Amino acid sequence: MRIATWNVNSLNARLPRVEEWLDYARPDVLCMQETKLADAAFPTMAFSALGYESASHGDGRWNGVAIASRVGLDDVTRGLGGPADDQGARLVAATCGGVRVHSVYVPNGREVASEHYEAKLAWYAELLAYLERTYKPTDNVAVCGDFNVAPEDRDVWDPAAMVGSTHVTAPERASLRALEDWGLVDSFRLVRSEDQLFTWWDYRAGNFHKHMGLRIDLVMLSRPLADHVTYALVDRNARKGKQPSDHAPVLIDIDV
DNA sequence: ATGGTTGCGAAGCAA
Repeated sequence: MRIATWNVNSLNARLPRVEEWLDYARPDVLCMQETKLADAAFPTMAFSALGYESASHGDGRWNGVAIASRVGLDDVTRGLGGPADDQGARLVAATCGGVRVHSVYVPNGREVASEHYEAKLAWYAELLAYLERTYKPTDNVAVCGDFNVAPEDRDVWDPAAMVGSTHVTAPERASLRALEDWGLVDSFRLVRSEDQLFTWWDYRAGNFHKHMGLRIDLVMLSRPLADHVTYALVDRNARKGKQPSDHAPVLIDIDV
């Protein structure tokens, strides 16, 4: 199975790029974030024309997540089922090719110690509780998306410049580690150990070309899936050219 | 350098 995740930063603005990317990367499953579309506006036909079923969870202007699959898409659920769902449409799940797939868009947090930062940590806590009550770590579970946390300093363009900023604080990294302690694996790192492999670059100031970015988009896999990862890639080409998202897609191959 | 850019929607907010 080839599974991918991509924060598209408006599916309406990005649909041509997404169609082009599906055409050549041919993932079995693509998780998208920041679709910024209500479910009624989701371009279902554009995906079906390429052979993909799709599921969307969005309420319009901000946030919004979706899954496209060409290996089946069943038993769609939306949200965490708790108070953190007040923070917007940030999770959609479906069963695709024998894997329980989740597309997640973790809150940004804005400023450390702000109410938004505290809400981000609460969202993580509810995600963990959701996993604990819904699955066993031995199930085929994939949680893919924009986690808005760089797991380690090697995932940051300049760790010294980022000290005290969101995305790298100890509580945020501990939230991610708690998911790992439950049983999810940052699959990219199973096959890519190099420093400075980023998935997001600020639009401003030419940060992409200056290699000033963060690795915050992850494919987290339960152990039964992680044990069969064969390949991983950040497709930087998708961050280039005309009207790119500020995120690049991450692609993982699993021999299942 | 408290800058810079993009998307949405039509001014300012979020990222």
